Amino acid sequence: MPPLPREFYRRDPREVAPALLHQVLVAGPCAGLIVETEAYCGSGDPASHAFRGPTRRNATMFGPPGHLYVYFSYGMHWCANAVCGEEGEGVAVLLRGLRPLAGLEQMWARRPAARRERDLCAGPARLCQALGLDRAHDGADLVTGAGGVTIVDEGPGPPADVVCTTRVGISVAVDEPWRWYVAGESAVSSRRR
DNA sequence: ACCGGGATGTTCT
DNA sequence: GAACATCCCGGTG
Repeated sequence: MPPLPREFYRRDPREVAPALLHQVLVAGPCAGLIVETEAYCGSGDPASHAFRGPTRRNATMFGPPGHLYVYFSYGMHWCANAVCGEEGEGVAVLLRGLRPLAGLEQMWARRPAARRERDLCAGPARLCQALGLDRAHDGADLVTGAGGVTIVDEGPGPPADVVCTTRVGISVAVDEPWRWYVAGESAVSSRRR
């Protein structure tokens, strides 16, 4: 089970985000098929945490590509990104939705509020809850597996039908079409009509 | 199904 | 002191 190589991440997040669809995120016994992503484009993107430059919180974003940037949001949630581009750019892809593949029992135990299987990892904070990702995983190396999280090229191949649309939950740069998801997937966080 | 509000704490103005 | 890359629950139709 080969992890995606460093070079996979070393490019524009708007290329990486759709390319991550149907790759497999692995954390311990848990794994999920990536079905929804968003690109955050650093200093050129007012919606990005990196827009105003490096801080203690976003330090991982400005590090080398292929690492996991995990941040704390709304006082109670964790969200995870794959750092992209070149070191110092501050660009990343937010992981927004997974189709649960393995470790389902763990996921159910960590997400008692979920009602159906498709709710386990549908949403950026939900998937972190289900896989047990938090501050301890910030900076984890997705390529070497150091830190306990990887993304492996073990999915069913590129999705047949990918939708590109605007991002969710932001108040600036709302018109940029930098969100991608697999058409027909139920684990997409914000189903829109 | 759809909407509104509360929880909760870090970060930056 | 406000904003925030969210989620959950309880209301209503």
